[in-house]
Amino acid sequence: MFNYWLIKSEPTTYSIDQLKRDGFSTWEGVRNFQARNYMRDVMKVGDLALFYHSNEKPPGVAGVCRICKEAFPDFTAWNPESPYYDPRATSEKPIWVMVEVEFVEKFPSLVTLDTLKRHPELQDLYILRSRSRLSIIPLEKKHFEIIRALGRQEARLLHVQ
DNA sequence: GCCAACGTTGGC
DNA sequence: GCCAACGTTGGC
Repeated sequence: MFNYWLIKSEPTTYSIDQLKRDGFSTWEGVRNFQARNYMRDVMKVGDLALFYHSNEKPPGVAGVCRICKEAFPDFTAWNPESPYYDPRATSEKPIWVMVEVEFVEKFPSLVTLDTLKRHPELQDLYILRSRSRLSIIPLEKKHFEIIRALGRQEARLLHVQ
């Protein structure tokens, strides 16, 4: 039984296009306990995740990736040179974890936050709450599939709606 | 263990 | 660039 996720990244930091080029990538730098716990305790190899571009105009879901390696220590936390440095973390007590994701698909058109907000079946989602800050968000399968179906539509069809 | 202050996220 | 929301910290 797989889980479904939405994971956020600022495309200036790491985008779906970079993941497509790279094929797979570590997902480091998560510095929120709830998000860490989801990665550490729940995420499994094979889980699918929507790749959300935050802090972009417009923000939205850009594609899909798959978890290909389960949680392991986020070593960027104990590197003073890293923007994700956390002086409390050590190799003995890593505090933070990361996973690895692999590229699955890029949608022909971004599913914008605005589109999600307008969709009648997506009204209760955490990501639609104003300034929801969690960067790793569990989704129900049906919500994942609705959003993926929106993403797979041609851009021109979305504009007609 | 409460809660004010602070820092960050992220839509606008 | 603004600023509301909210997770986290730290004084008490």
